[in-house]
Amino acid sequence: MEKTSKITIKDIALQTGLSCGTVDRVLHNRPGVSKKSYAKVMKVIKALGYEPNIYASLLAQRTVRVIVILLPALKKGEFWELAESGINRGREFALKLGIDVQKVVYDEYDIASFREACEKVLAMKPAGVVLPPMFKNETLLFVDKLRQNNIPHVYVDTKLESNDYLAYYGMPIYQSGYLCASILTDNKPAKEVAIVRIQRDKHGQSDPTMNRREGFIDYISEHFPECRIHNVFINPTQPENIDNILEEFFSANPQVDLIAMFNSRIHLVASFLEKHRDRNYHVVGFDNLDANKAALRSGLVSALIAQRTGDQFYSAISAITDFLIFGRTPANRDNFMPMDILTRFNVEYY
Amino acid sequence: MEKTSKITIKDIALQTGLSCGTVDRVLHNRPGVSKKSYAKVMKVIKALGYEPNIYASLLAQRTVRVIVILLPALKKGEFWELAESGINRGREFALKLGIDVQKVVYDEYDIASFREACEKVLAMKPAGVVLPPMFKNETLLFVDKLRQNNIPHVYVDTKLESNDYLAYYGMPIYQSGYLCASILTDNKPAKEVAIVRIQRDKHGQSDPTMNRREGFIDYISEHFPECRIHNVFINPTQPENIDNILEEFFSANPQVDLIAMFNSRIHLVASFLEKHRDRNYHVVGFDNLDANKAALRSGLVSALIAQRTGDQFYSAISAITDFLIFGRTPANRDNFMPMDILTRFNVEYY
DNA sequence: GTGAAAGCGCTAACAT
DNA sequence: ATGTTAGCGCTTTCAC
Repeated sequence: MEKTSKITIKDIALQTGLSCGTVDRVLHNRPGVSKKSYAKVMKVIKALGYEPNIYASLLAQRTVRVIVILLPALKKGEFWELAESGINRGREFALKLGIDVQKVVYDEYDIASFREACEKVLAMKPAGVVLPPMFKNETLLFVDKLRQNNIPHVYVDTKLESNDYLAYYGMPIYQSGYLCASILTDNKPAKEVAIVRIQRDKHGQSDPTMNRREGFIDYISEHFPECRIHNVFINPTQPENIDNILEEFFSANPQVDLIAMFNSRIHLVASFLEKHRDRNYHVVGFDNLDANKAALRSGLVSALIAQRTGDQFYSAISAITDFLIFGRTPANRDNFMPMDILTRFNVEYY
Repeated sequence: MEKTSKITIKDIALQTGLSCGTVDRVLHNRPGVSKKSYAKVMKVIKALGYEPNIYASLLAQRTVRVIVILLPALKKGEFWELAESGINRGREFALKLGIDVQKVVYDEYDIASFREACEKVLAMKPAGVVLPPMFKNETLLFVDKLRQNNIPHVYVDTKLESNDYLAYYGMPIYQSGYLCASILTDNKPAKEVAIVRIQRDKHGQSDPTMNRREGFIDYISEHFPECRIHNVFINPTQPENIDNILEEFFSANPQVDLIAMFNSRIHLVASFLEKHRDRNYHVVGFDNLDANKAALRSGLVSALIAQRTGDQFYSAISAITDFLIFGRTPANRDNFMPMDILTRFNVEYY
């Protein structure tokens, strides 16, 4: 409980024979300072090891800034809902530091709605933006505008190589597929594997599952070159057909006992699995959606690989507030979150 | 970048007809306020949705408080070293809020050194204390003194049922043993298992491995009632003997192919395993020490269960700063951290 | 270009 | 028990 005794602007003003106002101008690179004064102030700042007091600064400024989270609409039970907790935690944290956090959402299947959302964000003149880059080209255009306005942005989930982002928080996608394969095969001879995939037309959307699939296939061909990999396509918009498709495929291929899925919808195969518990399928999926966890608990799914989606957003928000308030860029630009392996036995504590 | 228009203490003073000083007193539960005034102020605070401005508060206080972390000396390559990163992150965070974080260490095998450390901590008049309760009775005495001085404390790693702690951050110990068994047996018939244990005399130390062992044994007897569990004792202070002891045991029990260890020292059996790669032991241990991760990478150990030790400390520090600055008690008193399953394939991203 | 001074919202010491 | 007031260190007019 000791008093602090730090160097202040006043000290610098006295030492340089200038006034607080001028020192402040120098500190913030504001115009209207002679070269002479500028140099003098800088010298004394260095000499005295002056550190500005952010509290005093923030108090005097009394402006409220906003960080925008630009992401697909959060639908109940679907992937992006996992972001919510992290966003809320981030908002709570940021609010205490005088920064607001607001969501702007769009339809992840509708590029026009994305463009609209981008406009909306720019109009808000945010102090920073957090976003998963869903539409690659559109996103590049958008972040370029952000750059022009000196608005930092942080990627979550996936990243683009735009080279002007403040930070990235996500899972190592390729490796996650590799890990998935290792868990699925359990390092024991694998003969035939089915990858269940989603049928959807993509309009230039970045597809994280592609990299993941690569990692998966690489593991399999490295470890079980003779293993055959099947692809089964289902359509989530026609749930009533899923079981039929699966029935058909698996009765035609009774040797297949390993199943993997690279998006967050492994729960879609749960009802099929339920009907064929006797076949002892070994199943691995991704992401801790409630429906997926239920399938895990009931033993239909062996393992889930989760990626702390909430934490990604929370970290992203923290990174921006840190940058805005303390002027600190994150220690690492690319931050790979852990891949969490969930089984029946640790899922309750996740 | 809009101006803030928030409710201030002054507003409350006006509304209540009292002065800023009194409002401040109420806000901080300082003595010298009549019940009437107190109630009036509280009512208006609620009504107006007043939120204190931490910047103004911190600026005006200009005192530096300290949170003490009381823990065993961090030895290179040993368990407590894992706490370091979290402590450092916590310190960095807390410093920005004007709170310092300092470590006080003791010898975890020497109760006298613990007592000494406790005295030292009390002499520092800390604003809060974070500690793993290594010596049960001594710790209870210590936290009682803290309570008398209104110093909040947070448990990490293990907790005591002292009922006066602010929060606890740790792993669910029993479940971790259960999980360990499930990974080790991989749900396949288990015949004989060896638990490698550490020989040391305990002076009333709380033993987290005991609960963990219980969970392990419960899983085994639930799933493989006929499975035999062996105990092998090694002594880390005599590393030269470890290999001999293991050689002796495993040649006498050649049927044993599953090995588990409940403390952080699975790396001690690595050299033995290296010599007998042909026997394909299936080995599961705890904690992500560098030496353990090396054993994992080289395939000697199949899996490690890790507990985010750093995060436990970081969370603990955050909880205390939150309490001190924002007056907020944590949402949950007992916080169980995830149990992370590490394999060769996800360890690089941990 | 530069200085003076009035706050920002809160705390704490001193009055009453 | 309550009010008054002088700061905390910085920003931001406004004047010169």
